[in-house]
Amino acid sequence: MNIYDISRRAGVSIATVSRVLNGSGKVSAATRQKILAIIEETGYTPNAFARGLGLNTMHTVGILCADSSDSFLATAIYLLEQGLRSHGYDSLLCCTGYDHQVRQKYLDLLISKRVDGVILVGSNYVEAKPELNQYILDAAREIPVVLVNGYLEGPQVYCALCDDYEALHLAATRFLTQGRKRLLYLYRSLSYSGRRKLAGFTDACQDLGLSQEQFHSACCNGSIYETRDYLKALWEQRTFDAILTSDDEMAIGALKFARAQGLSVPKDLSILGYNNSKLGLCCDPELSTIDNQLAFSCTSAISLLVKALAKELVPARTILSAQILPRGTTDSAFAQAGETNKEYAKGECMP
Amino acid sequence: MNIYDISRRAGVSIATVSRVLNGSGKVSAATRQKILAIIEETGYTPNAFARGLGLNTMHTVGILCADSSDSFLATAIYLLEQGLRSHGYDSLLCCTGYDHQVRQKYLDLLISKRVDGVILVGSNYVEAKPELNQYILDAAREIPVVLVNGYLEGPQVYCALCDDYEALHLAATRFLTQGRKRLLYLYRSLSYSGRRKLAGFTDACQDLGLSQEQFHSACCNGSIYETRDYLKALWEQRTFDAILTSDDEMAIGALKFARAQGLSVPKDLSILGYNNSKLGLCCDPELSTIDNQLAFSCTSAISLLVKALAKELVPARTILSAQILPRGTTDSAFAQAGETNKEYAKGECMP
DNA sequence: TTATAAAATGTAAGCATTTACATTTTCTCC
DNA sequence: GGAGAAAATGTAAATGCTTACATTTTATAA
Repeated sequence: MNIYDISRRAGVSIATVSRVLNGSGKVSAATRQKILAIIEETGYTPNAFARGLGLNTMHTVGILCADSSDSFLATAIYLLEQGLRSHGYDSLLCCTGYDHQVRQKYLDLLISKRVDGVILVGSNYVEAKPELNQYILDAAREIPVVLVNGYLEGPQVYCALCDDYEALHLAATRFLTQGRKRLLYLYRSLSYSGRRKLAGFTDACQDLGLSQEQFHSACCNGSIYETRDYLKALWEQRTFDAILTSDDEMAIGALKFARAQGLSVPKDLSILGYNNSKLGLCCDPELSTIDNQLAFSCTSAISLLVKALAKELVPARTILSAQILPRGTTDSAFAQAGETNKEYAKGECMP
Repeated sequence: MNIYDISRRAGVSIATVSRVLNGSGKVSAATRQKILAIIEETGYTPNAFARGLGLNTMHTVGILCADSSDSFLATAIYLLEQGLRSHGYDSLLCCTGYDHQVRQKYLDLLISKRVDGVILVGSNYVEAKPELNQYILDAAREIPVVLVNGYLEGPQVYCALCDDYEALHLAATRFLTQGRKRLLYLYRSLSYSGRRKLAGFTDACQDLGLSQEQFHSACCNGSIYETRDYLKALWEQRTFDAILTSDDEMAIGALKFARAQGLSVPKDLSILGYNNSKLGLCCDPELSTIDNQLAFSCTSAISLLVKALAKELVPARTILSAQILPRGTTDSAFAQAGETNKEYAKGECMP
């Protein structure tokens, strides 16, 4: 059943059927009704491949993420899928893991599938070494590329992210001004965003004149339990009264460590996560965290991409301010300490 | 840049280029090298739409789920995406929510996009009323449909699921034989799988001759906090010493209720979740749960679909046995009580 | 050598649309 | 009633591949 069958039954040409199908050009009401009725009756659906060939698009966007089962990324994917669909785009999902080769390969693969654009979700897509990001710039020569939680400059590269530096700086400062003496920052990797967070933390400590004894940062690349065990080992060398982490999962590991160690949270040990993922609501006490405005970032990302695809002029970046979200793993002094950021959007464009 | 350009540069016909591209037919080593070199040099990629048009496939599978941010579904999507990719299929993701109309609409939409097959993830896709499942059977007339955690019989409909009846029956029986007196089963909806779980629970209680006072089931369709509040209200009418739930999120709600109520878990109140999702590892004590073998179901689903697409004969269903996974929210008597199912696969086919 | 088979390559017909352009029909107004 | 414009419809080319079938080249063996 194709457009010729429909046109034959309706006694018109395929051009007329196509016009009805696409709502383009002029068609008399009578013919339109007739054709619509036949389409309805026969259950005809236009062939998407032929259409794609003619129009050079199937209204599909590629979404790349490391691991869609990660709570934070899963939420992002949901938001992106819903948003894109509301603009008429389907989402081709691609889980790349954290290996650089694989990411590159899958990005190429998506482009060869003729997606209209791609969204890379997660800070891991941008590496510290510029030459390792060339693959993104190469992709952006073909189609628009949007980074959610990543930062990279280049033609047809768009970014939607929150200011991680500011977030960690603010959080560390607040801990220190509210009486915590020995801070630990636990991170997973030194992607662009990872380095910004670390710098925010370090600068805050140094700005307040802390000695090297009073703050420490460490890379711990593992699960909840590995984080817990890592901390147990670390604790024998040096102790802390507040732990900041680069994601919620590590923070929950820290919480488990505190429990195992018999430390009271938040009294003996304050814990602050990052990402405001669902996991943080499951633990007890509930996890204080930094909300990096994922929903806003996703909305922005979609908005940037859709406009770019429509050849509209768009700003290259949306940069949002993170919000500290005090819950049960920080004490009330921390919660009440005041300078909340009044505005979400600090960057070049609002969603 | 298309296949004609390549053929011209190589001084051969497009058929030869196509043969090199597809590894089909006979091509001399020399010509192959030459063409490959030119493809490499020019960075040519075959147009996927044209290819799709000729072959009538783009090696894409649709994945439908209610909400990809749900921890359990997110894991399923990850497993499916990875598995499908290893078989050369891309995944078109579609989050339908729980509305029947929307599910139907999106399923049609995927089919009109000419996916090779679809996988429906989650028990919510199969309704209690048979006529409401017609949309799945209609879809299955076009392409193979695989249900993960759903059960439906029909041509070209395949299922990969665990025996929910058995799981709840086993769990309730174990609670009762290990000293719990008043059971509550909390569920979200009465999909096919929902009804099977409920029946397993009810039958177990009745098989052991419990009176109506000693067990109770209730539908509570909400988040962690809504579950907690629902239980608080229910508690004023009747109390329990064990709660079973139809997913982990509700169980965590129950845990929060216990905490708020000052009940000791598992001493005063045992809690058993369902799905073995990541959330259960975040809480304290860690959630005892029923592992419904998601990874196996996904592997099976992919295997069934891939074989069906290759026109191989495949069994209609894989049915697995769930495993009770005792952790911190059930007591040691429950954990040790014995009859573990020795075999995973009880059904018609192993993954 | 030369008939024969096998290998390599080429030709052209699909595949199902969209759309620029051409043609026909209808309408308007003098 | 007829010129001219506007509306409706049709024709055919273009999109970029795959592949059955035809043709040419090369290898094999008598």
